[in-house]
Amino acid sequence: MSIDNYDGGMSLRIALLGLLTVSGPASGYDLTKLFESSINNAWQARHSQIYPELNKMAADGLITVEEEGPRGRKTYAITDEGAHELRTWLIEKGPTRSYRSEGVLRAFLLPTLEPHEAAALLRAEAASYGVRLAELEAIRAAKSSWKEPGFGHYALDLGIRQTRLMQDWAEETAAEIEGSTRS
Amino acid sequence: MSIDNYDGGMSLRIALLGLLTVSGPASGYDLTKLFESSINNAWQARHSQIYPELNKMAADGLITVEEEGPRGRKTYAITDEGAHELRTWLIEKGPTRSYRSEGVLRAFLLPTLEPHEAAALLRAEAASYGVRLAELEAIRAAKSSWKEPGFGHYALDLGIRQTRLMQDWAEETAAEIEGSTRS
DNA sequence: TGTTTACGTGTCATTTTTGACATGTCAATC
DNA sequence: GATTGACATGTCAAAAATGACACGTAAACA
Repeated sequence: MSIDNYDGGMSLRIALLGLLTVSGPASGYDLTKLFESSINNAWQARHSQIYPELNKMAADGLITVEEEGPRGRKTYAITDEGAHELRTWLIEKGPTRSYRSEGVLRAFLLPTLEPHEAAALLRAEAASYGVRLAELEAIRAAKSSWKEPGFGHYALDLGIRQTRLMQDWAEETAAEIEGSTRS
Repeated sequence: MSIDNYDGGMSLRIALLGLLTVSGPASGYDLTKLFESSINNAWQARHSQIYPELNKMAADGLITVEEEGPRGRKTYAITDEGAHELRTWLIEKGPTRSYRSEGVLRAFLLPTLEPHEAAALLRAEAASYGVRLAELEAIRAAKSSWKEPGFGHYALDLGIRQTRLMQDWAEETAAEIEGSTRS
């Protein structure tokens, strides 16, 4: 049930196992916040998806309720089986990477507009990526206090690169469109 | 029902309207193939999602069955209302761009492995992005025969940039990990 | 003529994701 | 002492997406 069948899905489960590995034991509430402040860049999940998943994972033996706290708080810890599951997924999963980007979809649809409209949209897009980029760089500057030092570093670096790429692309494409229009 | 509420969702509908705009009238079958060969880079949809959506869109007046052909084939054409919907979405939708990337998720989880394992994985990843990059560049070289010349050009360019970025990132990160391990 | 392949449309069960609703506790501030 | 806000967990309906099943037609080729 858990050892095979790694195609499609599983991502939420794996992400949670990863967070538990690096942050140590945590509650659903903690994990929801952690999700938002770290991995959110690449994957989103609300508490309404996280809580049921944690219960299923506990039922499957991948995590355990290590401690029950004040407000019905349940602190989960990863089990050996859970750690093994994460490891296996990382190492054995094939090269298919699910990917969805509304930004790229928009890029695709842009030529359905008038050139001047498309260019204006791209300028706005570039500005918005600029803001995002500043935020990410602020996070990088403030980085600290992870159980495993430097954790999230690689992903953050990748996120910054990707955001910068989008900004550059939007700017350059706007310029290209404006240039070919003016002729 | 159709003019407001552009938050979350809608993407499939918009993508189909875009494809109908640039390719001219097409059947569900055509659109499925078109999806795979163009926009697939940024968004995926199977025929089992596309066919029902086309029926709903026709019911909403965004597209019409322009012609019925041989094998029960239904050729759809975009209506003025549909064109307006696409345009409005592109211009008025806020800056929230849904984004999901299993590749970045993996990047995040990488530090849970031993350095040498992570590095090896990254090398494999880089190689796989190299293959993908070659494919995309072959497509760019072969580009032709769109109703609107240059259509898909911007998105393809963006796709190539992103793939190259992933390749570079994987390679550089592998080198970084190997470097800091050796000390 | 027979068989395979591409064409072509659909449904259905299941999983994943979203957004709203629901409920209650503990700590700090006023 | 009362109110507010962060803490904390859940459920549920609906939408989006996946993968399998199901059916049938036209054309190519052997």
